[in-house]
Amino acid sequence: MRIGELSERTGTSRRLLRYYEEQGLIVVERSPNGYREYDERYVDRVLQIKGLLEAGLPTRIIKRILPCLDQPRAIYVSHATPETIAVLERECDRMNERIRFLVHNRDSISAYLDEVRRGRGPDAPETDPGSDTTPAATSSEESVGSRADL
Amino acid sequence: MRIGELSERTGTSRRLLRYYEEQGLIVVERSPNGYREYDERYVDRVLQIKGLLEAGLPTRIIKRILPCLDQPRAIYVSHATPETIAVLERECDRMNERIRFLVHNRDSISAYLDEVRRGRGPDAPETDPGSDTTPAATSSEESVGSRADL
DNA sequence: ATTGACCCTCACACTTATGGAAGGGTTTGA
DNA sequence: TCAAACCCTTCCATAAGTGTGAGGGTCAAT
Repeated sequence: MRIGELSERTGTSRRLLRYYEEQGLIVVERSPNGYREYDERYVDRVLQIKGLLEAGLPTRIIKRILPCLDQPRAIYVSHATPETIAVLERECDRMNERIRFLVHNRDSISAYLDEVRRGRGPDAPETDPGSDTTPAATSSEESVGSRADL
Repeated sequence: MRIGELSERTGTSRRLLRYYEEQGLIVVERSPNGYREYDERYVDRVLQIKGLLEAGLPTRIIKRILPCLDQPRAIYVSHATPETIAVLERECDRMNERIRFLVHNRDSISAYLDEVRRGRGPDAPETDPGSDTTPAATSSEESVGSRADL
């Protein structure tokens, strides 16, 4: 498939697909006319990259991590230099920290939301579990920080 | 305390402390001479901000989330507009996704590392659990991508 | 009274992940 | 054959988080 289709199937802009390639995250074949030609596997690969970026890893690290995430893994074992392994170990630690922190703060926010919902009772306006519509940002965007100070 | 001490105690550059203030994440008193004057609570607050940034949240969101993370929480309940609550709910969802993804990928990397370690046997060079020294980046920084392509 | 260690603001610069437009090919379909 | 819809590269732009330096105060100790 060409870049447009991959873009649609992964929800990633063409621009970014080219960027990922430029960063060495993916290596893409070219048709004789110079067009990029992707096969099915790139759909997953791109989604994986997107996810890792979402998770806060920089492309530089993703580039190193990706080859270790392939399915028939044992084959690649020998490709890692001790230095890459060290990088991976450090990154694993960082991910663990990240996870701990994320969980902790998610719990805090969750608890807060629970309280708000309970405090307001069932007359709360948007407490409709099951509707996940992202309400268009209203006008009062900046009027929230009434007591956001320490 | 002044900015230098807070900087040392939180491992955050002075520049960043000023930046957090500029972004409205913290509100800081000034001494008569114009110096910023922080009290103890800022240590935790700054660490929290750092953590949330680490976790990938932008300051704009952190600004909203922070007041909900205070200890005597119930007091602040009424400060949240329905719109802020919606933001929080969405952010909570995103955090959950992030966590899932992070856990999944950490497990993959973990599994990979295990395999590498087992595959290489006990003669592996740097498999010294307990030493967490970050080895100074060696020269072969870019020579890793031997087979990082799809 | 001067030095050195702080602090201040302002401002420019860099990186990363993105968006976007310019200028120019290719393919496809009417 | 002409237009629409793709594709290409190159370059410029932006936001966020940071670093760094200039130019200039404050203050404590010598």
